[in-house]
Amino acid sequence: MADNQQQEKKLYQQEVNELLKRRREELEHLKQSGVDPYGYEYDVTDYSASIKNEFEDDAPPKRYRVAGRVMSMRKMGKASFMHIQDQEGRIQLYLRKDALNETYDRIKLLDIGDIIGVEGEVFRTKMGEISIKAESVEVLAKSLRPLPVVKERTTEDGTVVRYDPFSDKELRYRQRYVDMIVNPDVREVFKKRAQLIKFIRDYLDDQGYLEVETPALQPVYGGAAARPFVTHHNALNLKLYLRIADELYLKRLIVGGFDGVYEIAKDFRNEGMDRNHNPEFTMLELYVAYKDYKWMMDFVERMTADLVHHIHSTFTISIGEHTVDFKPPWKRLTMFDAIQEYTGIDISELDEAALRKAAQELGLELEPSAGSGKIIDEIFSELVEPKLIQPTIIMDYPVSMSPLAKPHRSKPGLVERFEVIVNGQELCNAFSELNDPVEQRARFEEQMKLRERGDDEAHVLDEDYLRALEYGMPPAAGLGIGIDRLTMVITNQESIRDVLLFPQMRPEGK
RNA sequence: GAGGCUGUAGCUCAGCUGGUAGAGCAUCUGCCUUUUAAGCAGGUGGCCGAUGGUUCGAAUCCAUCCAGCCUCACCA
Repeated sequence: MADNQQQEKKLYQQEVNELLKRRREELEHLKQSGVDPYGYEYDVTDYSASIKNEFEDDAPPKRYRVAGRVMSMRKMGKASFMHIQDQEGRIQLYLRKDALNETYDRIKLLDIGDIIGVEGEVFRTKMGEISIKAESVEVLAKSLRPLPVVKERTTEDGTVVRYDPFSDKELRYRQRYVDMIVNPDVREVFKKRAQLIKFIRDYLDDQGYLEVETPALQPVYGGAAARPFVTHHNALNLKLYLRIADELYLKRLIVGGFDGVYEIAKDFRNEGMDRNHNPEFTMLELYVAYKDYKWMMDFVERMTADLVHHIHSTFTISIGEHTVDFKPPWKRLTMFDAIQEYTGIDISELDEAALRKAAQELGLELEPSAGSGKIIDEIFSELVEPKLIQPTIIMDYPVSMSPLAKPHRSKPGLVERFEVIVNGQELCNAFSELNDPVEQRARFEEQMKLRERGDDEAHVLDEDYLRALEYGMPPAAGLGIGIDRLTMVITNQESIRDVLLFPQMRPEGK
């Protein structure tokens, strides 16, 4: 009921708004003058930037057919200029009454935001701008809503100044389509994101790894410490969870005989949202049989460096205020050595009580329930991680933080796990996979105890996964890379929302 | 979850210690056949996020709510 009232109110306001009303009237005028304001097709043969690139002042003028959105208009009586925007950028149109005749009168009914198709010869204006002299103009889509008008001026040194940019973040995310029209840089980020994913896919395919798809709806969720989304399947009358990770399914495939598998897929975690977290996000996971985490370090270092070079043609890129060099080899430190280097304290021989004391002396506040693994993690992420700007491999983590990783072959209490830290943030997580089913069961049971004590992010015991391990899984190295965060690093964006086309928002309800 | 900031015309923003709203761009009407943040002249346009309260009087003060941003906490 209240919704209906709001709807009516909204419709009423819409009708009252003179800008919307006027455009609807123009739409009618167009129809009455015999023009279909929503065309069926247009044979686009040329694009703005290409036309400008191949223009030669002395050559005979060439004809082009372009289509795009009207972004600016300067009407001057019997002649007009406008810019249209296509996928490559903008190009100026020159429209004359004597060339277009009655079509020219219909230009009065065009607005910024309309999509048109234009054919004509290219020339350079007195002011020096390469432009198309329109010989025909077709309306392909009439725009009924006023677009934010962003005027641009190119200064003498070639920089583009933009006036009144469409900058309200909320509106930009909610109406990404408008954002993309008006802020062309946005499209560049998503092109780079696509290039990045394609590069990784090609890279892994070339190494002979198989891309697979595993269930997003899972009766038992696992592979990470997180709370899941819950849903229900009617036909099976079954509670299902949206996956929080692919890990346990991909390792079943290693058991099944694929020696290298990967998946690029959405994971879902029912947790808070901030500049680094969206409830759904894209994860790459890769598992390679007969390899260990040392091998994986070399692999991820090479792949990431090649990726950066592929996108930027250099290993050195700007991230925020920093310049980051991805050229291998990267610095490698054990977690204990990293803590010693950045805090001056050697924690390798400390027991839980001593660790707690050390952490408190470093100014950290700890939950009384925190065990030694948690304390170490706390020291690291508070005091070390933010200082690691250049790509750094941190290895050998406490076992309690990593229930799916294999025990370290020579350091008791640790596992063979590493993370890559860039710009103070985790970029990937990898380890030698635990393939001992007896120990895996014990680790799961530890997690279940945590769960009973109220840790609702502890791992859930997966009986079928244990059964798979009991058949025997070869030693394997596994890797997880958050594609969104990788994109943030590569495109120099500070919020995950800027690398997601449609980030999660609360409903508008206006 | 805690604190801070923000919400005024389609867009970007002004509105001091309360007296029922203003600019630029967009839009409308004229004039203008190489303009470019086109120009000149004149207009239209607002339930000041929502709901209550204080007051003779609220965009302005107070409370609650909604939405967004930032910081912290939680979290990979």
